[in-house]
Amino acid sequence: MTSSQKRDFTRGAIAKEAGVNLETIRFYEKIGLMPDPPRTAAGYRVYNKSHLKRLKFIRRTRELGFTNQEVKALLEMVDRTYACDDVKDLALSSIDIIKNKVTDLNKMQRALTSMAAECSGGDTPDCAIIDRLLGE
Amino acid sequence: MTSSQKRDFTRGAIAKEAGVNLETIRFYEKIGLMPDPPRTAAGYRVYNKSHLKRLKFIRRTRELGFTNQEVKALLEMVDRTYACDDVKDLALSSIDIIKNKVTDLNKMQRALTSMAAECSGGDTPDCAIIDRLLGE
DNA sequence: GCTACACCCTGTAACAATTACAGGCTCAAG
DNA sequence: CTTGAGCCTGTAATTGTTACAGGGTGTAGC
Repeated sequence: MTSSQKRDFTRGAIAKEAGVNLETIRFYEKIGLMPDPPRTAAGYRVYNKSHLKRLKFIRRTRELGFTNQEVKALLEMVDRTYACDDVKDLALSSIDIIKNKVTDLNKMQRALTSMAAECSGGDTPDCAIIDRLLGE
Repeated sequence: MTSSQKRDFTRGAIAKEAGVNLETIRFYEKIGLMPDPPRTAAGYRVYNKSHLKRLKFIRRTRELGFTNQEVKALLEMVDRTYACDDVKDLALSSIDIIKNKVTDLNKMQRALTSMAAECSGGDTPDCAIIDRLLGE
């Protein structure tokens, strides 16, 4: 029961756990999305659970269509690089972007649901699909 | 009142209208996301409203974090390249991906909303932000 | 101690997606 | 009939990610 029960990760382990490619981590380190982690005497990177959370956040945020610059801005908010007023501005404008994304995703989901239903009989669907996928 | 009231676009016009870069259209043509459009005698590309819808769809779907390959698959569904069973499979698996994206976006929105609220007084927020942005 | 194998290190190249640029043609306005 | 904006092409540069080559490390089994 050592007090330093930090549950550390190697680069390979954290990559697997977070669901990102091994090399991507090194790239994120280079562009400043991930911090330079501590190293072992031999030079091996050592990560902890907080690194893991950050990495998962980056991966999922990227999958939502945010650019690395946008992810960086969000993380700087987390890292308290910004003044509070700037945090508020970024938060509010991000919310607008998010709402639009959710709207589009809901449209797609409805369209895909009805398409799947129409296909259920093995029948050929005949609908104006693009209109329904994201609407007019 | 000509019957060929098609409201055509040049490449520059459709790019502006769809909100994509001028050059991106040529790239989408090359990789097969956009069709080779008809040309004028001088070789100028001529687009119509249906091209515009397709281009907007691509842009918005990309912004939702789908790759070009995924967009292509969705468009092939639209273009009826697939058999009905395959359409159904792709539709259903896409729905799963969409649901996850919406879940994550909702988490982000809630977190950002409370952050903005906490910042309202010009006060410094002190919260475990990353946990709240996408949750555990 | 050695040997083997998996995993880490670095730098660099390749790939995907997008954008920029150079050199030339076209179209319309004046 | 010239001048500028906008189109054409091919190619290079950017960004984001992944792959690879050449070498060091760590440990399990002999």
